[in-house]
Parts: sequence; C-alpha cells; structure tokens
Amino acid sequence: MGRKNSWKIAVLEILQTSEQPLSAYEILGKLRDKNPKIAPPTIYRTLSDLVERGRAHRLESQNAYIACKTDKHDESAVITICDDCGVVSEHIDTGVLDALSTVIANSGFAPSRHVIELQGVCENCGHEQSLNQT
Amino acid sequence: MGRKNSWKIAVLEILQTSEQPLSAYEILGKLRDKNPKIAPPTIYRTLSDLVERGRAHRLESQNAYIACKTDKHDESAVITICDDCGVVSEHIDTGVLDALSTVIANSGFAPSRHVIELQGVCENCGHEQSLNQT
DNA sequence: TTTTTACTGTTATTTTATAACATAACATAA
DNA sequence: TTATGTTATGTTATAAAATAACAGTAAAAA
Repeated sequence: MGRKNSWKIAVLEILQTSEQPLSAYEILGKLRDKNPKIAPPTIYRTLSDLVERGRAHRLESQNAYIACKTDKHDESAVITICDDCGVVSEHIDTGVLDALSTVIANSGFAPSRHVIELQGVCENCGHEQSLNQT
Repeated sequence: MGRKNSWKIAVLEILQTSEQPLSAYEILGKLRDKNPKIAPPTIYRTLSDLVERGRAHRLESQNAYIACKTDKHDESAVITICDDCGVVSEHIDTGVLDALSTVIANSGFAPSRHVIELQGVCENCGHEQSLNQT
C-alpha cells in the first residue's frame, strides 16, 4: 500500500458493514482477503487512530471494535451490548455524565476518558425469551 | 494443594495488600513464590469466582484486577483510575444508575452487568501537576 | 465401598497486543 | 536536485492475556 491512511477507510467500512463487534484479528482476516501480507500492528495502529478520532469505539469488556454510529464522535457514549444476539447500541446523554460528575466531584478526580458499557438483553431478545418461557 | 478454595484467600490477600491493580499474571508471579507449580487456569478460575461474588473487580480497560474496597459487593461501582499514579477508587452511587436507567429506558434494554470506568488524574496527581507547571 | 460431585492440576494452545526495527513516501531547505 | 527530516507503513518476532481439554483427587452422598 502507498501512503497516508491507506487502511483507515477499509477498516472503517468493515466495521460499518458488520452487524457484530469485530476483534482486531477478525478485521485482519477480512483485510487479508485483499492483501495477504497485512500484519497485526497495522490493524492496531489504524484502530487506535479511529478510536482517537471517535470514528470507532473499543468495547473494553469484549476486546472488540465497532464503528461509531452517531454524529457526535465524542467518545462518551453509553454502550449497550446484548449478551444474546451481540447487538451493540450507543446512547448519548448528558444526564449520565452529569451524574458521574456529581459522584466524583468530592474526590477531586479529573476524568479524561469514560468507559460505560452495559451488558444485558436487548428488546428483541427479551421478547423472544418471554415467548419461549411458557 | 488440597481441596476447596485453596487459592481464594491467597489471591484476595494479594489484591488487598496491593497499591495497584494487578494483572492475572502478576498475581500468578506472586503465588509462584510459594508454589512454583501454579498455572494460569487456577488464577483465572479464582479471579472469576471472586469477581462473581463481588469481592474483586476486573478493570476491563486495563485487564487487571482489584479487591473490592466497599462493603457493598454489588458489582456496580463507578471506578476511577488515575493515569498518573495508578490509584483506583470505587464510588457507589444510585444517581448514576438512575441516569443510566433513564437513558436506556426507551430502548427496552435490560442490563445485567455494568462497566463504568473513568480514566483521568486523581486529586493528588492533579495538585502535583499544577505545582510543576510554574 | 462405590459413586458422584466439585474443585484442582496440567499441558497445550488460542487470542490479543506490542516492541523494535526496516522501509517507503512525501515535504522542505540547502 | 540532492540531502535531510518527518511520518506512515511494513515486517519480524515476541509478549501478554485467556481458555480448551482432559486428568487427578478429595470429600460428600448413596
């Protein structure tokens, strides 16, 4: 590959078209279809860059990545992850951030990065479960 | 080792007496001082158990573990991690949980586990930084 | 005593991530 | 235009984190 951001678009497209969060090595696998020689550091560098710019999120509790689906690429979304179907959603909300500020206000802690991930069951899977129970 | 919880107390003590979060392999190293034959699966099993019972927390953003320092071993603390000195604190607060409920209320998502980790600079390190600036 | 159960030990491997250095593309100044 | 700096990318090797799969063992239950 030539120079400058060679992989950024390719990686972002892979993330955007995936239904599920992808691990770095899953992305690597997909890119190898086109370029068999690509190596892990390239992926990790590209992913860090995308995450820094808010175009992707790293799911810390899964070691996996998703494309940012919101307009506000500000890294501070609340993320929900369905244990059942794997669907990931982002929720942007100041209420949570305000509440967090209140909690830590007394401690003098100055946050620079948030990880807020909820695991559970999404609406769809919840419905299916309640159907299957009878 | 004999039977039943052989390692649980040892691992918990190591976590409790550590100033810093410890990775599974750091714990393994310390245990090997006394028992050179202990292997990774033992540590991971013990840690999962401690985390399940709320006696320890896994820092998802660091692949590391801490002892739970609060009375309420309920897994839903807000955790702050100082990028500078590594100090970790837990903050238990219903305000944040309420705010989270509000955000996801409309989505129909039913959470079962939370990861809320804030990275930044703790009060001590913040003071030192402002002192060093002049 | 025999069987069952639940943890523990052991080996090997998988998955995730990074260190360290080499190379290539472009920019700019001599 | 060469030389030099700068930054992104390529490459090799390895480190770090986690788990799969199965063997062994101690205690409780039958």
